[in-house]
Amino acid sequence: MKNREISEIFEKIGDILEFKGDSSFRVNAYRKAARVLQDLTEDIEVIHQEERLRSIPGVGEGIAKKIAEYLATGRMTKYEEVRKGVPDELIRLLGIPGMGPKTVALIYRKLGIKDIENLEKAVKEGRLRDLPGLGAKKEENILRGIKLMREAGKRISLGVALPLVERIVDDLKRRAKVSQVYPAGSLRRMKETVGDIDILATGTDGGRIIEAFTSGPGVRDVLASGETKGSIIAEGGIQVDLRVVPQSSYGSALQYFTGSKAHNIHLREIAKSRGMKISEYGIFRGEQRLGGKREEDIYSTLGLSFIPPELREDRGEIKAAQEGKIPQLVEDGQIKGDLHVHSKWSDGTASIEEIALKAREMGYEYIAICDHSQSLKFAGGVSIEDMAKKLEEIERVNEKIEGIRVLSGTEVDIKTDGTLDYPDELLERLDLVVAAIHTGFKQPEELITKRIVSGLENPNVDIVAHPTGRLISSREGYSVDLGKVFSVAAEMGVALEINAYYDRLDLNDIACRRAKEQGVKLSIGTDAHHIDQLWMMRLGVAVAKRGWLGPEQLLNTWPLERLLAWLKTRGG
DNA sequence: GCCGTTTTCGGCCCGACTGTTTTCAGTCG
Repeated sequence: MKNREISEIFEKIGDILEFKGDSSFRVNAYRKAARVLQDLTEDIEVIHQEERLRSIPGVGEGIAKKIAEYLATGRMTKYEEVRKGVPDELIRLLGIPGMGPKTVALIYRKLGIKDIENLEKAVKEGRLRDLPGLGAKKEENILRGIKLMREAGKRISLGVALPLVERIVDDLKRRAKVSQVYPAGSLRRMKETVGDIDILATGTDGGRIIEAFTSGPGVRDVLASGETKGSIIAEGGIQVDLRVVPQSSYGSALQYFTGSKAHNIHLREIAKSRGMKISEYGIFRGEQRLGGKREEDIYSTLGLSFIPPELREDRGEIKAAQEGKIPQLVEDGQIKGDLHVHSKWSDGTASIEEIALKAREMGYEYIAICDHSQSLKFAGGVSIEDMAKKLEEIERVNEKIEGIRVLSGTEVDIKTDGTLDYPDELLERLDLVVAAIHTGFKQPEELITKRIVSGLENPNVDIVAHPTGRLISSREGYSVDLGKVFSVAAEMGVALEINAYYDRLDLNDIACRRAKEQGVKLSIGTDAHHIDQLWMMRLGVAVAKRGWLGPEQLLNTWPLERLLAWLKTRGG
């Protein structure tokens, strides 16, 4: 898939044109195309072959031609033209918070500065303050911006951000006079990573609330502090923004600050075309306020059905809401079990009994113990002899503990040659077989895909785990042809996993939606190695929702009997 | 550069904060 490559080129064209002072509308057009391409569930080459490029929103005659040129030749004339005479490092200066295209252009033109090192030097020598529109304060800000960019810049995983924001919200409730405090932004949309944290509060004295916020514990730096808005850098380098609005605007403010930006722009366009206006203070026709107390007001006034936060990415949800076709999404409470958990038998820390008790406490009907297979020595892979003992233990636990069914399973390794790490006779004895790749990540796409396909084709395999192998904090996934994997999975009736472990979240939202479109079943597993990681099911459910999945496509919303019946129709 | 239940041309989301400004431009989300 060349979707991402092309998306990145359009993004860069947008940056360069902005720097050059080109029309902001043209800049936005490129950026919109970049984003839409990034979000596409289909392969751009297929779309091109079928002459459907123009049907992509944001792709018109010009952009379509450029995509076609790139797919045919591997080059884009427009990109090569615009970047002439614009050093790459100059464009990188735009990444410094507080440095926009105007400032970058100014210092380049007047002082010849085109990289961070020289910019820092010039600031320290006080050479910027004499330029028109700049002063000593601005120099100070730029220096801070450089520092920020160097140390931060990284998005953090949702699983890390959630506990952090809960602490901040609790602190605000204790220390400030607020009526309501609620996280908004990408966190509320449950995006897999968040770049900053947005919090919304209601109260009468905005200034005091902001002051309490900016002077709270764990504040490393204050970026802005006004009557309704404050921005801080929290410990760990993540930016947290707080907005305070009156109670009467709570709904519209929550809608506005939840985003995404693209979703909101689209809504505002619709509002405008109907003579209305949306802001964080409500939805208006002229001076008349039509709504805003409740978030639903915004959508209903525009004639849309309510759109859950997880879908607000401008990936077709607005059109779906216009047509009343927003799907029923899976909910946390519908999850009846976890289908991927490790125990002491491999590299987990809990006993099967401890896991079973915790699962029952969480209200599950079943939980599958899926330890690593024999070859994975570094992960305590279970030998064939130990597997027999483990099965006996599971039986004992099932007899002893009421109200929860422990399923015997394995996370069997798909070896580099595509064969499985246990003989079929053993796999047949298990309730559930999860197969996955753990080695040979550097193999070429064709080989990796072939390995996964041979896993899918083994009649004993029920689920293929973490299909792309990516780690959010540290590793891109291996190269795999997901289209091929989806079609074989659909054909063989094998489920693919949404791995809910906070650093994996694999498959991701877009891939989930594509899998659903191709008729693939999915399954959420936490891959927990401790019982205090079982809560991450929530993260997996979030990915599923963002992938437009309902309970029907997810194995682990099924009651035990239905799941067992399905497993029975398969091998094993 | 895109797009059309106001338009094939003339629009293109809206508001807050900051710093350098005597009324606003730049930046951000």
